[in-house]
Amino acid sequence: MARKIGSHAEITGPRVRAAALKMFARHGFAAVSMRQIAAEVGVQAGALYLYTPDKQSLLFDILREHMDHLLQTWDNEPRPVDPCGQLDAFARFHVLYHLDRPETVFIAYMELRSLEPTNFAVIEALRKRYENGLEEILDRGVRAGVFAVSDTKLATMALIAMLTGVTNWFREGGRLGRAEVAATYATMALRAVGAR
Amino acid sequence: MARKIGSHAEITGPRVRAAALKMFARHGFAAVSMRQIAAEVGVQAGALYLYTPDKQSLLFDILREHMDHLLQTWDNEPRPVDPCGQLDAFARFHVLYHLDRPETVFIAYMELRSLEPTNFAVIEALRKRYENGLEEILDRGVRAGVFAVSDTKLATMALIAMLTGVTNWFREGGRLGRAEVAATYATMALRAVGAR
DNA sequence: GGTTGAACTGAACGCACGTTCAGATAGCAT
DNA sequence: ATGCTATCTGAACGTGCGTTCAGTTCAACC
Repeated sequence: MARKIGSHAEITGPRVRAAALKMFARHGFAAVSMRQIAAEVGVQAGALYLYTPDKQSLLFDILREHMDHLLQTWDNEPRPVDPCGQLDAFARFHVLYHLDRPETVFIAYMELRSLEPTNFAVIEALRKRYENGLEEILDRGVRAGVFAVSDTKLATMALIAMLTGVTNWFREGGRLGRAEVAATYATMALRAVGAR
Repeated sequence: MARKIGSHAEITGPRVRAAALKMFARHGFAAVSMRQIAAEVGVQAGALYLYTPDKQSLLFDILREHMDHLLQTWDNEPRPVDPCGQLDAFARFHVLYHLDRPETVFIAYMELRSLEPTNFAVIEALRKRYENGLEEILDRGVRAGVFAVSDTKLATMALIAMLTGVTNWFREGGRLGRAEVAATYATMALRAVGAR
């Protein structure tokens, strides 16, 4: 046996990445084997190496594409002029974006330590860029006198952690809706920095 | 060769647990081998099994003892009467307690999925008990009219995530001190729930 | 000072890992 | 119909895994 009917690189390639994403999120990078990923795709382990040079690249590519897309999407988001509007927009964007791809987000926050140092540095830099976006909003708000924050770096980390945490508990079809949740988080974020 | 001079179970046992804690936190449960833990202790892999029935128990015992101690310490904490004081106390306690044992906390939030279902249920129940403590504070505050929170379950998860996130960035000897950080987080928590 | 038993070694068990590769197959171009 | 090549299989490589255990060593006790 070899090539299956209707199988093509354009189909199998994305399926490999999707399977890796799903299983890394569920069990963790180190706990998932190439054979398990291959089984999820419906292929033998050796075939994976037509689509990735190695297991590490599978993780790195997921994270890099995630961070690139996150940054690009946020950059394209309409930005209000006032700091309160900006923080509100950031909070809603962050929550909704993360609710849309819980698996990717989960990996991005859990498997950074599974990256080799070089790869880690790349992802860490992208994450820092994203966090800086929030920090600048807080800085402007403090300068404008509408936010009361003693340390914007601390506040940035606190807000990011709070907002990202939504993926830990939110379940589609539960008691609360997405928009409702995003709005509530935005309110808490604005209050947390003493917005007025 | 066999027994080393001055080596005893009372010494090696704790050292095994400490090494497991350290390495699980640094590399993740699945990525750490029994041989690596043994090397950290300065012993052969087989000797570990005098102190733990298996690798899974090593993780479970760390998490169970952590949760037990967390709950017990919080229960013994002096509790103010008013909701604002209670939330302030909870936030400070949570931050400082977590800053004291970053490795344990890291494992507790990262390696839950490495637990077998039975063990997971035990730890999850303990965590739920801890979160309920915060939720009750919020409930009382809402009933007393001093907190403005639309959903106390959501707010509980948001606050826990925000406070726990301190371990992601705080470094001893850095720009900010422990007490300062705890106080700032407490302020943000109180503001986030609209305390007045 | 001989005996005992706790503490530990070192080798081995079967298994799974990431990765490679020669060979087989199937769809496409001719 | 035939040949070509992208796609995939299946077996193999060396390595390391969690765990077991017979045997060794040393401290403590009589």
